[in-house]
Amino acid sequence: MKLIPRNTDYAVRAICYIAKKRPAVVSVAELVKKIKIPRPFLRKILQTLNSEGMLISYKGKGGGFRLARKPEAVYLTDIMEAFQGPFKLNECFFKRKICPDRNKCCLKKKIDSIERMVYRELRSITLGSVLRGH
Amino acid sequence: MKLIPRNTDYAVRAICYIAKKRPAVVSVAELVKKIKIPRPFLRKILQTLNSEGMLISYKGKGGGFRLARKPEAVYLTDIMEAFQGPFKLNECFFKRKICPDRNKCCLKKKIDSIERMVYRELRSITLGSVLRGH
DNA sequence: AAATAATGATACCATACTGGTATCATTTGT
DNA sequence: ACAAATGATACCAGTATGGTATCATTATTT
Ligand code: FES
Ligand code: FES
Repeated sequence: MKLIPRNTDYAVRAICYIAKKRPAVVSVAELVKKIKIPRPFLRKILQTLNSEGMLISYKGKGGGFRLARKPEAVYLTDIMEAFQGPFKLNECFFKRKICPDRNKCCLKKKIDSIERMVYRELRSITLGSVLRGH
Repeated sequence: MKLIPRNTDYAVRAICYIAKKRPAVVSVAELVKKIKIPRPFLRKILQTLNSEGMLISYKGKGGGFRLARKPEAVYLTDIMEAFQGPFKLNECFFKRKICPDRNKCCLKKKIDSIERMVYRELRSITLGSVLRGH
């Protein structure tokens, strides 16, 4: 029932820090010092964030990461999906056999509606809103 | 990000079947035949449902399980909590250090509100509503 | 009373997932 | 050339999930 695993959590912390330092390039070394996350794990996380287009990386001496988009354009759901795959709360309870018609199953409708609701709410959270504090 | 694991799912299927057969006593043997769930796993699940007060069990020949309460009084959240523990979607992202004041943290507020929302919606689903189909 | 058919309790097990480590290659600034 | 950074990738330990197996207990039937 955990909505947010560790890597997503770390990712949000890290990206927040990087966002605050905009437009500076932030190295893993600095991040490790500031927010306490195991270094190799954080590296992997940042690489993902980079490959998903939320960060831009700079190799070589003086390199590091900076935000690829405006904070307002970085949705929490993007970060979640980068680590947890497409947003899907659950498959349905009775697949076939028991529910005669899937399109009319009220249980499925309810669960689906909850999923949309959660998604919509999470979608309203952006890096920008977190930084601004509302 | 999975809201409902296998045992909860199985539990709902089983309890639905038992509810439909009310007030008859249903044996594991019958359940296994009707809904396809591995027998020992199903037994464990029914034992939990029994110990949580949602089913009443009868030992000995001709024994089995029947619903302990009216279907309207069996909430989906009860079943979920029986298998998944207390309803808690996630701990907060930045515990201390980063968020200066936990009570004012907007991110936490949002996530908490999502959690309450989901809970309220799930709470509106009872065995009764599922059986009636709305 | 014995046999049988049911659940109760509980210990065990295989696999997958989560969280994390380690290593080497590549790029860039000095 | 060297140092400082990330890229890519393979590996690993611990835990959770999903499931099995076994024996004890209880109730019915004969
Ligand atoms: S629960 Fe999936 S179709 Fe009814
Ligand atoms: S996210 Fe937990 S206090 Fe801000």
